[in-house]
Amino acid sequence: MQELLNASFEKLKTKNEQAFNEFYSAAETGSCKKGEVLIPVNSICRKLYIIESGIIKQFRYKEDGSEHITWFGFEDDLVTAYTSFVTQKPSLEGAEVIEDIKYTAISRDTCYTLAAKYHAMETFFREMLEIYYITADERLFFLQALTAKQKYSYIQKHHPEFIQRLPQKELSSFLGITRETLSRIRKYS
Amino acid sequence: MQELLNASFEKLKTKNEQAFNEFYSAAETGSCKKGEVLIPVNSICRKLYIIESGIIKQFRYKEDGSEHITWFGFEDDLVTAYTSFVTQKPSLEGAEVIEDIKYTAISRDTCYTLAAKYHAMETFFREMLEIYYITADERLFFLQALTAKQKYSYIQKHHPEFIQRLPQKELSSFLGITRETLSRIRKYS
DNA sequence: GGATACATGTGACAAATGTCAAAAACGAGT
DNA sequence: ACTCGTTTTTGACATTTGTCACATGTATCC
Repeated sequence: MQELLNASFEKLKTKNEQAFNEFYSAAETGSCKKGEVLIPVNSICRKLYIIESGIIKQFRYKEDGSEHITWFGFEDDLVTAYTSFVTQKPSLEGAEVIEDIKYTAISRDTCYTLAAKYHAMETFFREMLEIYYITADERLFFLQALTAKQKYSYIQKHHPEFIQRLPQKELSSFLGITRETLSRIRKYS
Repeated sequence: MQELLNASFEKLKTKNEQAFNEFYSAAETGSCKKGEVLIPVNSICRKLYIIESGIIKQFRYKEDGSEHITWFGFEDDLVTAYTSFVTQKPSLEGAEVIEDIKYTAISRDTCYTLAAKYHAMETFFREMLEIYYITADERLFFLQALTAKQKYSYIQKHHPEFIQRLPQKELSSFLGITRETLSRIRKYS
């Protein structure tokens, strides 16, 4: 995700430095330790996070109370509970730290205010959403069209960092399979 | 999807009627019969379609050559192979008519030109994408978190028109299950 | 550096869903 | 209203993946 997004950031800076500066001066930084909750489930999400270092997981609860992971955020990734961020309804999705993170955060208000004020900023957000959408679309394909083994191969090929840096417990939840199944797939590949 | 999108259209018209008019005067209309291909797989998608009447399916091919449906387009829905529309790479996704359609189409060039020219139009596209994203997000939840039966119940509740208006063959592909399984689920519910 | 908690691996078995083949039902076109 | 082609239903069986229980391995914190 990063490269495309960085390109959009660069473009914003070039097209309207004023907007870019306002965006960054409105940002605050922070950090969270492993296991801490960045975005609670059922809360209204009012921030957009840029992960500077570390890893977070985004997840939901199934009907039976178990969790399933929807995406991971690594360095330079943008993270928010987008649906809640947009609708301002309580989020079904939460975010929790897997590996200590440092982040930069910008409030939703600032985002929307700047988007209304600067055309270039609106363009930036549209491009950001395009990237978000493409990511979700890729994931849809991956979940719907592949078997457990194929999913693992797909991740090996397209997101090797997931395999290198994530605990199997989290990875299996993301793949939509059990830990045992993942363990068995790994044994033979 | 329609209601939210119509609200965005209204807003556009109010905020900048000139932009709204340019958008509509650049649009062309057309129609397609059942079985015809609106967006071929592997083509570069350069149009945004608004379905005026009828139904289309959007689909991909799995590795084994079978198809899986990613979404349906009904009256007032916007349809495009978004990933290809954005990246201008050949589309993995295609669109085919399930029930004769009438559509309005706008070229990608016009969309991006108007978005660059009018801030209000850029806002409209951002909002459109937000809706697209939320739809994809809902689908992700639905595919990852639910069993075959739960998926069917979910659709009964949230998209009853899918059950009323779509052949089971297409619906099962959308649900990510076989026709046989769908037929059995229906038998007991 | 040992105790304790947490993560991963393995086996036996169960459940859900898929596959294949055939029959029944439905529908469009004449 | 009949025919041909498509869609849906049904049954028997295969496969994939999940569940549960427990063993093994690894990390963390005093």
